[in-house]
Amino acid sequence: MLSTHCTPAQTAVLQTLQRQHRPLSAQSLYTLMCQHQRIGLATVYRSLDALKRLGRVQHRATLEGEMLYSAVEADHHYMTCLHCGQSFPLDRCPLKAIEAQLQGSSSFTIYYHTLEFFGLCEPCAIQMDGISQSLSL
Amino acid sequence: MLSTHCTPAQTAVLQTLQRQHRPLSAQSLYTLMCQHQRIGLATVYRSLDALKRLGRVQHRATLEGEMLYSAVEADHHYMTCLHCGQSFPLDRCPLKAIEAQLQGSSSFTIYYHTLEFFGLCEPCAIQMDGISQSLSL
DNA sequence: TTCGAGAATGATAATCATTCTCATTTTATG
DNA sequence: CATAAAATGAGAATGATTATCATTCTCGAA
Ligand SMILES: [Mn+2]
Ligand SMILES: [Mn+2]
Ligand SMILES: [Zn+2]
Ligand SMILES: [Zn+2]
Repeated sequence: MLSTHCTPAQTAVLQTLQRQHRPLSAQSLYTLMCQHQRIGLATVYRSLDALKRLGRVQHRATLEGEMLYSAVEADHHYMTCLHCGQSFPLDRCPLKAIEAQLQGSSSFTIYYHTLEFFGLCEPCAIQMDGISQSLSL
Repeated sequence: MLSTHCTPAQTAVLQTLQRQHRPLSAQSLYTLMCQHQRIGLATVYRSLDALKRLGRVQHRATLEGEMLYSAVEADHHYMTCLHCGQSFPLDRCPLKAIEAQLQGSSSFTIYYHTLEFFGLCEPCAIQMDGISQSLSL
């Protein structure tokens, strides 16, 4: 437990995550990995937790409260629509400079960050506009 | 449902949230509100959901996967330690400029954002340092 | 090489935040 | 007042996550 190297399961989970282009839930990760190797659901959760505390894996929560995991190398962020739930990726991470600055001015060691914008996508904004107009006729 | 004004329950939930200095979970909010008024747990969840979609309430997830809610006026962010779980508040929101810029360059309407840094607080960093040293003796 | 302690694992049960159901109450409106 | 729609609360159902526990693996000491 105090060892500094990864267990076989942790390595497998990390490698699987690194192959993905999108964040995955623990459940999907489990389903995916089961197709290629023998692994238990609990081990997937345990590995994700360990990797998270090692700073190798980052997480974000969906609107439904499910956790999505991704390798820290994939520093991606999204704008998520509160109406339809769709997530739209940002071009690039806008926090590089800010994180560096924070590192300098505080004794906290930053491994990674989560950043997400919430609001309305264009179609949903138009749709809701139409609804409120039809109400005020 | 399509009405643009808040229901009594939504108003009560929002006012209670606005009085808090820290984000609250739906459960704590329910416990707190029960002391002063009659309200159901489901209504608390429904109100939070509605307020979220109205852009009046924002949310973030704890490491344990519980959602915390706060009024959008309270634009606060934290650095959370992956070892002890403690959250340390940031002095100010470093995203004002970035959010304005994003609003301009995209058709997405932003209501609010979540931002959180994860890593090790100083005590935990020292503690883990001590452990890894004692291991390599 | 063999042994034993501790770590890792997988199957399964338990937990618990959140959502769903539905009967009842409140609100809006003529 | 009468009626329909919306809101509400109590409790059941859901489902992601965590806890248990018996088994298997790791690895240093003898
Ligand atoms: Mn980033
Ligand atoms: Mn902010
Ligand atoms: Zn949308
Ligand atoms: Zn800490």
